[in-house]
Amino acid sequence: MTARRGSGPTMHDVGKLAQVSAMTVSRVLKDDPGVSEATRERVFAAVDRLGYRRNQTARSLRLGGSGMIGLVVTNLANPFYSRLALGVQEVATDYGLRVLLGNSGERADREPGLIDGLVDHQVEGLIVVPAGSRQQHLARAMRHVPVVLAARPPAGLDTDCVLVEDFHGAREATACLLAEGQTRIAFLGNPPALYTGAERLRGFWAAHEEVGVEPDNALIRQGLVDAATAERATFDLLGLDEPPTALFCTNNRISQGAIRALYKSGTTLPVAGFDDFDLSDVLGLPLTLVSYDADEIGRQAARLLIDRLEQDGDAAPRASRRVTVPTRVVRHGAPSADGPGHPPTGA
Amino acid sequence: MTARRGSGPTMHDVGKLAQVSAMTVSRVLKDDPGVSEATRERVFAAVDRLGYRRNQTARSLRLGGSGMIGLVVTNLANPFYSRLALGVQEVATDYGLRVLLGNSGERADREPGLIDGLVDHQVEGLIVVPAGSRQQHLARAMRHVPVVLAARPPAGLDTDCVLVEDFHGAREATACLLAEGQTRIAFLGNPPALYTGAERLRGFWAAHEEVGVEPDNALIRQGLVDAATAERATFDLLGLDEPPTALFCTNNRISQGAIRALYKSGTTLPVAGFDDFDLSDVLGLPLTLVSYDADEIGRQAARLLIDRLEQDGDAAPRASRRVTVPTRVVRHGAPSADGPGHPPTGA
DNA sequence: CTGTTAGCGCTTTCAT
DNA sequence: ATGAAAGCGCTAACAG
Repeated sequence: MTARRGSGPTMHDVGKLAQVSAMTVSRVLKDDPGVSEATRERVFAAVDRLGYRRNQTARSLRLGGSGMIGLVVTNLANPFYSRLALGVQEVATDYGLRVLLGNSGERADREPGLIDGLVDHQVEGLIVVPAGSRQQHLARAMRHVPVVLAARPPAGLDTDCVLVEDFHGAREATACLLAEGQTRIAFLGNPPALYTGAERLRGFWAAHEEVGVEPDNALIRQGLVDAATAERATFDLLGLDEPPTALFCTNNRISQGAIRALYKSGTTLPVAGFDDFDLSDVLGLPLTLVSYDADEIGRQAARLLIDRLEQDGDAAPRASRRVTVPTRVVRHGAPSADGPGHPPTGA
Repeated sequence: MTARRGSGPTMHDVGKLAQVSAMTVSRVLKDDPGVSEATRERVFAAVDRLGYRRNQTARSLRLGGSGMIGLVVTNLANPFYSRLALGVQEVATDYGLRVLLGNSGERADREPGLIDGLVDHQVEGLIVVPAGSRQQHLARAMRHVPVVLAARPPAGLDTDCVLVEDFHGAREATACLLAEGQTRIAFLGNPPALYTGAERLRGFWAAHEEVGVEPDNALIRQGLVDAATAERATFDLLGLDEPPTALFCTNNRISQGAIRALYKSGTTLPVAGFDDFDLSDVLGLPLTLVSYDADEIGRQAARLLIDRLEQDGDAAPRASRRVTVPTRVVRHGAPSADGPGHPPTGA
């Protein structure tokens, strides 16, 4: 609630200048065929002279659609979510929709207020990366507009969502380490209450079971929330009597913390992790990363949402859909292995 | 323009259920003191039962303020701009304003349409990272709402802006290299048409002049647009008969491309550059980075804008202001120099 | 304490 | 080819 502007010229003003009614101005601006050429020109001239712009708020009220969708992410500072936002933006733009942005800052308690606010602003739909496990407020929002979840699944809600192959990706990356003969792999994970944390641990575990290796519980650290906590946990692991011989990290920030710890302690260990990141290829570290297209999550989410908007009136509401974005394992070697070579050879 | 919803219950509906007029509902929702407790309760009950939410579009029309500001960045995929967006978001939220997001994708030709669209949506103000040097459309937008520029200055426009110390930062980082005795420093720059490109080159040059070293024009490469072009330019420089002995890069993506080229060619060279980035401290490269708080640019821009909104009605429009966000040089050594040591010692 | 009237800027419908 | 009236959902201003 801030200041208000004098708002500027209205259709009426334009009409007065062009010596027609507001209605005719409306017709001209809508490209209605039934307007004489002379009138058109006068109207356009007046529009130009006044710098007139159609008031979308008034149109929304009259037409019943705001032309906006809401996007709520947990942390715009994480490249993962800003890419996701970019993907949403891209598809939304293609459909003439604007994006009203919300950032929960991983604070689940702020999410309901944010979402209610977006609903109040008449967004036609919502794309949400839910910050917590309580999703009651999402059910509330769904009474008003379609909601699509991104990166994390619905909990007790029947709605569309877009996920990455958390389980599969974690299993595959872990399997790579195991295939190299690693048997003491530490697990550095985000809070298991988060779906991604749980799934990725499951994948880590499954890979072990498949080759008959028992994960050592002493090497499993969960609840890491950022690079700093991951760095400390890594130092802790390195100090054990029986330290790990490799690391698995469940997201980009954790990988970065672990890598920093290794660097500072002058240790080199194979590291596997979820999420690729800038310069992962030039660290000179044996790195196995689960990579995927974060933009694509946003694009798919936007498509699901727009699908819902377009089938809006239908009597039979379509069943909710779950789309999965594929992951792929990317490997970077230590410099000795496949390191610096000829320029054009680079991956 | 997509589907429209049936919109849901109105104040009238709520009133009917609570057996009062819409006006009374409005009063209750506004916390107007003059309403009996009994009525309040009935209204709240009805609101709850219907899942009623106040239609902000209608309010905006009536009250004359949309409660939204527009933000247009050039590339949300660049952490720099997503942090900027985060800063804007933060301050906007504090003032009860929502952020309507636009991404020009560095395509200057898309910017006018984006901005007109935001103006149509009745944003109360705009924060723009201008993509090109033509800013006519910004002047147009300024007829409707206050505009604050971020990261790049106005060109022939009288408006507030927030900049980083481009010149100063570049000069200081370059001076660091020169102080180490480097005399053949290559310059890897973005297009000089961009303000930041020009300013940073100016700083680079000034630092040379100050110590009486003549920059070698053969080592100056401009017009680099991403990591890939920077990588190629770096290979090119390394292949010269008289190659550079150090590199200066004008932004994060260029630094990354240069670093990739060095890595692939197995060369180690001191690198200086604008913008800090993740893991810059663990590359084991002598790195001199101009670091600054990208969030702060967004926050300051939002504050300038909100200031304008609040002094809105004033007869005497305040003079336009230019805020500068400070930079600071961060240095990382090669591992041999100050590298891996004890954990708690890390910067 | 509560209701009625009017109108924010626009567009749909019906006249002319 | 153009205009007048009505109303989208809400609230300020005025009754009562």
